[in-house]
Amino acid sequence: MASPRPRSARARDVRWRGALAVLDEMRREPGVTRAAVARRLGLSTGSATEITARLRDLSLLAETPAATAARGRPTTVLTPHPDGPVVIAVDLRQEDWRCAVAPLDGRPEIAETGTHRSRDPEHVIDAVAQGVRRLHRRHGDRVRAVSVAIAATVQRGRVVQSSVLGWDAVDLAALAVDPRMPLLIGNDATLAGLAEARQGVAAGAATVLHITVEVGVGGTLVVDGRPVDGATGAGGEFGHLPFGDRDLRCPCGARGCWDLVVDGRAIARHLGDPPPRDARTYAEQALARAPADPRVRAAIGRTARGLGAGLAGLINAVDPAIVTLGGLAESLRVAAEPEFTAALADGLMRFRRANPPAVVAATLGRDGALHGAVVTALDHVLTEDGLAAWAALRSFA
Amino acid sequence: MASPRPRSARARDVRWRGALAVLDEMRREPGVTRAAVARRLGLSTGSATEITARLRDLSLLAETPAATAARGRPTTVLTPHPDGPVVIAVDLRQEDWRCAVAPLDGRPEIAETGTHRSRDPEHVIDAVAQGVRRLHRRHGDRVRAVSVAIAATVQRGRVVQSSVLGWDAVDLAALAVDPRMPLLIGNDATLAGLAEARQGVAAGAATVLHITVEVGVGGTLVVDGRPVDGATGAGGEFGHLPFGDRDLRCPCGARGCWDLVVDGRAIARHLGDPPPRDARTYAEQALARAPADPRVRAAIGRTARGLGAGLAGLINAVDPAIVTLGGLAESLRVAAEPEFTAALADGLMRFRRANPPAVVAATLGRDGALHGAVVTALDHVLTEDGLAAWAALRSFA
DNA sequence: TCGATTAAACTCGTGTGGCGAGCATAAACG
DNA sequence: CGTTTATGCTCGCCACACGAGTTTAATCGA
Repeated sequence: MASPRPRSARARDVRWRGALAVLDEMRREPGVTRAAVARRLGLSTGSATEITARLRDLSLLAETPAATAARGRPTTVLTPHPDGPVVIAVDLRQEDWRCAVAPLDGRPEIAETGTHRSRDPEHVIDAVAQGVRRLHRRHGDRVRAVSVAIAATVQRGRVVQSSVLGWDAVDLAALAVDPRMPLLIGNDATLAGLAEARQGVAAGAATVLHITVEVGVGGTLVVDGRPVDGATGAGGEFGHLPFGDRDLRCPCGARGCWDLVVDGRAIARHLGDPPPRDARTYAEQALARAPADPRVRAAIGRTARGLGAGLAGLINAVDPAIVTLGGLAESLRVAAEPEFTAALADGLMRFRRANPPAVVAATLGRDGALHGAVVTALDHVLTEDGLAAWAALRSFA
Repeated sequence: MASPRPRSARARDVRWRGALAVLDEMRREPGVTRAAVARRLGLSTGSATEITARLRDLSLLAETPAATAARGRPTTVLTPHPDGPVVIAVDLRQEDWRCAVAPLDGRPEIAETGTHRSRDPEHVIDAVAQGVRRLHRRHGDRVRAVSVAIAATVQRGRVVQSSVLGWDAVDLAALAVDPRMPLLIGNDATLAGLAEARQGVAAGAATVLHITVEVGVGGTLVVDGRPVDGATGAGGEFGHLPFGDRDLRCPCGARGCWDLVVDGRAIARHLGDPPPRDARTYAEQALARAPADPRVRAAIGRTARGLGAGLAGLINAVDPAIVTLGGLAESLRVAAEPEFTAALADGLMRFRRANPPAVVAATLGRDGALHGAVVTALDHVLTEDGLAAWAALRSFA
């Protein structure tokens, strides 16, 4: 591969360039004015007129008069067209699931939810599929992609394993309402990181490291707005870097995994408790007890140190501009700031200490994965092919 | 950032698209025929005619009749134009330096070399700068970029530190023959990995992990042909992931670094020797003695295990399609294959074991860094702006 | 209240680059 | 030496952005 990404020379690739750039701006900053978009993209007013007109005709965008602030002819605000394309995003979590619909501005509206009565894959998938189908019926052809965030290891678009759900390999193909419609499956932590990098605290940074702790560590490295998720899509399994105790065998099959020293299991070990059934809840309870109980506080401190030390190593290796912490990772840092910070500093290479990356709390919280699912879905829709398909559909109607 | 990479809508961005695609093909596969390029890019023969004519007029490419194999009108092979643009690549190593010139097919021809008489930065830079200047005089305006591969940590285009050269922060700006010409500085292991991913064994793979051991570990992750080198360009410091012994303090300032358990220093420790002055040479000597001396063989085995275990963790985290090993990393694997393989397998997550990435020897050897320097330099030249600058230059002449 | 000012939108002629159909050409085959 | 085959060339066409000139819709100020 000579060039970073293959360049295609066909004119077809150029057909939607301007239109995509405009839609991307609308997506990045819902509520932008048309004039601002044109300025930012360096478009002449003529091109702006032409492009917006085309997009309006295709029901891809609507213009509403902008509140006039200064003198001059008022401009318009670009918004998704009321009959424009939408995507369905699903967040499939340990105890429940949520289905949302999002238009091109990427703002999901949660429309269907449910709590797992049984964790049996068939039951869960069936319930979710019904929700997806209801949304599909409601929005018809407007639905352009279905994207699923799931608390599981995902490889080549398939669930390989999920400890929190208790699943082995599971096929989610039943969630596809239509075989021709893209069905995108992604790991929840990866998608949450993607969302932070695109729209959350880390928006604008080119290299973002997201780390989250629930049971074990999850996360992703996002470079130029795309998660670095490897050859099979199963990258970001930072929890299985051997930062931990070589003598501990991890359920994943490896040994010394970081996973084992940063979550509820680590806290339990430090406290001499047996391995907790639900490490997440155990950790939360310990965090609650910590202020009152010095023994628990110490165990939390030790765990935070494990988190900080591993994070320092990752920063050394990956050199992010910013690190976002989600879930228990942020809670641990807050609960044991001195230990965390000391371990982090101690683990950084000397030349990095003068100017380390900011380490901040993720802002999207429990909604991160859902937002990330919307992001990947829209990335599929807002392509030359995606728009061409939409345009073809429209012209038949 | 809504879209993975900002899309610009300006027509200027389109002006060189086809031309760049053709030049990229020539670069990727020197000796391609024009017909093959057109087929691969989906260009009509009309476009191919137009584009090659334009490129020929601009001295960017030459056509020579291809050896006719089958029936049909014979086509031509595309080669760099004899008066076309070139780049200067420098490989600055521990004991010597080399300067090469490469045309657009990316094949460097080594033209100037020297051995450090003193490692004093000023002396070294002065000698290299003279070499670069001589090449610049020889090729004049044809030189479009200077790219330096150096055995040092590089941040924001500056050398931060080099243990093998014994340098602290050093400014290489003196190597710029002209302030307007791009001067690109890169870490040698990163560039070697880039070269492997583009032209070496790993060519074609979208996610490549390159690991090399000299003194400590170097390497890089290359995704879609671009090294993932972080916010400041100092990514790829895998040697400072805390895979090692927490009690060992690394010269880098951190502790437990992988560096310390995979190179000559580790072998010496296992053998009870004092820390070697030149860990690289020490390791080579140990590797030579290993077949005859079981104690040395065991120390090497232990070191190979450290390498395999860490590599497994990285594979878990990064999910490469292929891993390339350079320098002592490959030597260690060959010398202690069973230990290496066992540690690697033991460290992989279970679901990865069925289908682990190939782990292969890097093929470019000591020339990897030089090739990588050429690659980055050409990446700068073969852009819209680069070609536009060249065209402007030509039209004045 | 109404002209001046201002910022933005619209119109339209221009240019670039690729498409594709039809024709021309240079080799190998039989 | 015609046929076959793959390729190159010509030329009219089209999509899309540009940019200069014009129009429009608001605020400001006398």
